Amino acid sequence: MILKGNYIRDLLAGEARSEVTAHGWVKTRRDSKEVCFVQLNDGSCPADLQVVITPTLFNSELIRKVTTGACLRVVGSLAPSPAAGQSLELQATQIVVLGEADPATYPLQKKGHTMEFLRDIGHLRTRSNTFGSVFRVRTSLAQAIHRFFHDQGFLYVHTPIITASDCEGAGAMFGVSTLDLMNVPRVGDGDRRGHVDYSQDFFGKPAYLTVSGQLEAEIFALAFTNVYTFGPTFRAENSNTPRHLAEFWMIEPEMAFCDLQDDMVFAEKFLKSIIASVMDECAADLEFFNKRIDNSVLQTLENVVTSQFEHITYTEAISILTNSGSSWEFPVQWGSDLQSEHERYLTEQVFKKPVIVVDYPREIKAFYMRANDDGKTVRAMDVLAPRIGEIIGGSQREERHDVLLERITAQGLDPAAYWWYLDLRKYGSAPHAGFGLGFERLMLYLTGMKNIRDVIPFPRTPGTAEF
RNA sequence: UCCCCGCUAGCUCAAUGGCAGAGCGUUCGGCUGUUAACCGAAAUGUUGGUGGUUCGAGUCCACCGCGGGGAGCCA
Repeated sequence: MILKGNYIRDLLAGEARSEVTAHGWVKTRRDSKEVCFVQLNDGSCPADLQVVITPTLFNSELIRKVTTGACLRVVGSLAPSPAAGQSLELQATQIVVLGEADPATYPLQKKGHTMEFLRDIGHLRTRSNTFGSVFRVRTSLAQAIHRFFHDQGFLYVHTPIITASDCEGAGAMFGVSTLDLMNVPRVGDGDRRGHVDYSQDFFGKPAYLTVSGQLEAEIFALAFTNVYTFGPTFRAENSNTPRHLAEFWMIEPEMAFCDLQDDMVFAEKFLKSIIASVMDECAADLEFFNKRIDNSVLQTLENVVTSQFEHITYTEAISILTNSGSSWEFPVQWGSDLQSEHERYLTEQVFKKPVIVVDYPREIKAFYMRANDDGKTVRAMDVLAPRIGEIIGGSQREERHDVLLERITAQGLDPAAYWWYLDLRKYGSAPHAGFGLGFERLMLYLTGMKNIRDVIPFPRTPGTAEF
């Protein structure tokens, strides 16, 4: 196997020396009269290792098999390269073709492909430059997130993926069942045959894939003070947009002794820290995105790290939009949620940086958000980013038992279903707050990629679960 | 789910209702320490599917499928 020190990344960063071994897949090959040049990539960095082969030193049948897409092991000496483009190159003395790739049918060519085509070959797109960079950034970002929370003393809580509480209220859920779909047991029989008899199902009641770990994270926050979850979440919405997935990863910190102000400040600090971390660790990959995908990415990230996020209240946002002189497809009025066009106007036209909007009308937000004293708004905040819209949604949670109970009832929900959530307010309640961050949305922001299906290894969307 | 656009060679795209085309890739040849190399030649098609209109359909119509953009739902 390859260990640290032997990746192509390490070879290229090191010194010239004899007897090195490199493994990887052939990106391209250029033939010259006396030598042929092979670009070898092992996924460790955007750069390829240039392998120089003198064909006369090798069996011609072997050389014929060194084609785009083939997998090689090459032994040789790592030497200064006489030509521009790379400082070191591998002069091959030994070549093993570990896996051939028939060039007549291998779908990846040197020149660019569309993201749509690459998505159709999800098992091979990982070998393209773009997806190499995407997934290196993804792992770096995930690590930066864990590191940030760990450094802040947060407990990493693994909230359940299967949940039997359908009270999360964040959208349509995927059912989880072991019942025979061809012969579903029902309550009663004959003419009285009623609803599905879930008492016979695996968990003895309806179960679902989670849409959020927040409520469970609150349990932990009210014992460990600061906690976070980072895991897959699921939405069975029929959403067909470049910003939605049926399976996506979400980061949800939950902090006790924290109000909305603390929550906002922390969210901003968090975003800046992890972005700076990726900029440091994946500089070459971000250069690639800036050059090939979106030439404003580096500028935007620099801007986010160094600027202060704008803070406005929902009421102020409405006022800005009303007085903008723009005509809106969706009318702007106090009490309606901000539409995509409104969010984009605020982030892209007015402030040209991330904007945090707070104190939304109670009616358009979830029951668990803490009521403000004005009786009209709740302590909610959304972090809006240019180009991709809402990237973080958070709030201070309602910690007062009587107020929460009233809100649950007012929204037509069954308090019995929330018994343990209410219990947390009954025994040692504490002010607390948190937020949710869509991991793939953040990936879009960092990479400049346009479609969320291209920043997750294996996208799940309505009608599609190949690979 | 709604609105709009698209589907032609492996890929990206041309083709007035009238002979199916180009570039890239591939193969072959040439040139060259090359850098998403260069020059020449060749091969490559059930025009997404099913119907329909027409003397004639890649082109027009209907339905279906898939993809893209926008919207809604949201992260």
